[in-house]
Amino acid sequence: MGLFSKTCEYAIRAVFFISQKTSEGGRVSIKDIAVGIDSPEHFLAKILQDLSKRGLVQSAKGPNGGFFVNENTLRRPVAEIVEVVDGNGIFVGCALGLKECSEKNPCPLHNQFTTIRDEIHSLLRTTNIGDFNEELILGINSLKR
Amino acid sequence: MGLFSKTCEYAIRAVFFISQKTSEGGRVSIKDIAVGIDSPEHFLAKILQDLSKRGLVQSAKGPNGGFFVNENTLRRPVAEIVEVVDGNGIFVGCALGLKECSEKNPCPLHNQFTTIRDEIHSLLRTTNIGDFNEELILGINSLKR
DNA sequence: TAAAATAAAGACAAAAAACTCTTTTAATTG
DNA sequence: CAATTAAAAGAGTTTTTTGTCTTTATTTTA
Ligand code: FES
Ligand code: FES
Repeated sequence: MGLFSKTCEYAIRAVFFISQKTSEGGRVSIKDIAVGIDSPEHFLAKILQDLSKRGLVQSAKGPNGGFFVNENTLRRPVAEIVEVVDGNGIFVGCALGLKECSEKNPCPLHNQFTTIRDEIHSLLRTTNIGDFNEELILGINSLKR
Repeated sequence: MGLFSKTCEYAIRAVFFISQKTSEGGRVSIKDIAVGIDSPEHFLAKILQDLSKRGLVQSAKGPNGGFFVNENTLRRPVAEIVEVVDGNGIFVGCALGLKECSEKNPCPLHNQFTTIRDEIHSLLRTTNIGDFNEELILGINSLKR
């Protein structure tokens, strides 16, 4: 198991990819995204439909259509993608699967785990979608393989 | 999604429970464990069979049989349960699902994520199975609800 | 306005995870 | 040794996740 579902992994990688391509000045088709992030094309299409409905990415049909992001999206935290796709379970859930994580009824790992969980939350809230455009363009960071 | 699979959550809670009961001086049946950690009984039975094969828990059939742990298990890190059940993916895997996490081909979240991932690893390696027996007996920590 | 390009939508299919039920094996005890 | 207890084993089932395939709707452009 990863930290995120496969769907969420694809979603984050796709949004990063679209963000990069937008910053380079263009729209990008589902096919190109799928190749660019090494994901199943039609599965990715579904994911992007959701993200599009939520306004996290923009899309246009027809020739020269494709996906892109607006300025607003670039300044949104990565946590928003996670919340849309996986919900907020990883930010508030109990490490050992108790119905709810609370100080009143803490599992054995509660104290140490909540510290780490909050770091994850903090990382994803302070990191914005557009933050990696340069590194991606320069090839310092990768979205496939 | 949680950090661990449901199977792994049950496994950890069950081992903690057995550890507590052993330290209180007794064996405990699958049924009692299932009630004690609020898990499906037969599903838990499968999990305990695995843990038993791996030597993480001990078992005895027949009247007054049940599960218990030995001294060695009490000093084993919680990470061992996780490795047996979920593998080492959460300790070495890429946050965004790249085939492998590496410095050579890092995903955008690599630097910040590996820090957190290492903290999780460290937490689970330095925390031993028997560490919570007292808190569990005193009712400070909980394994159900 | 016809053809081409592209996202949206919907219906399936496969695989994995989570869970249930039944039978068998082993140990104990009266 | 018969009855009882309890884990081990095995054969399903259900649900969720992941992935595929086909059709439809929209937009552009020649
Ligand atoms: S109760 Fe388990 S992490 Fe808080
Ligand atoms: S490459 Fe993604 S976390 Fe290291």
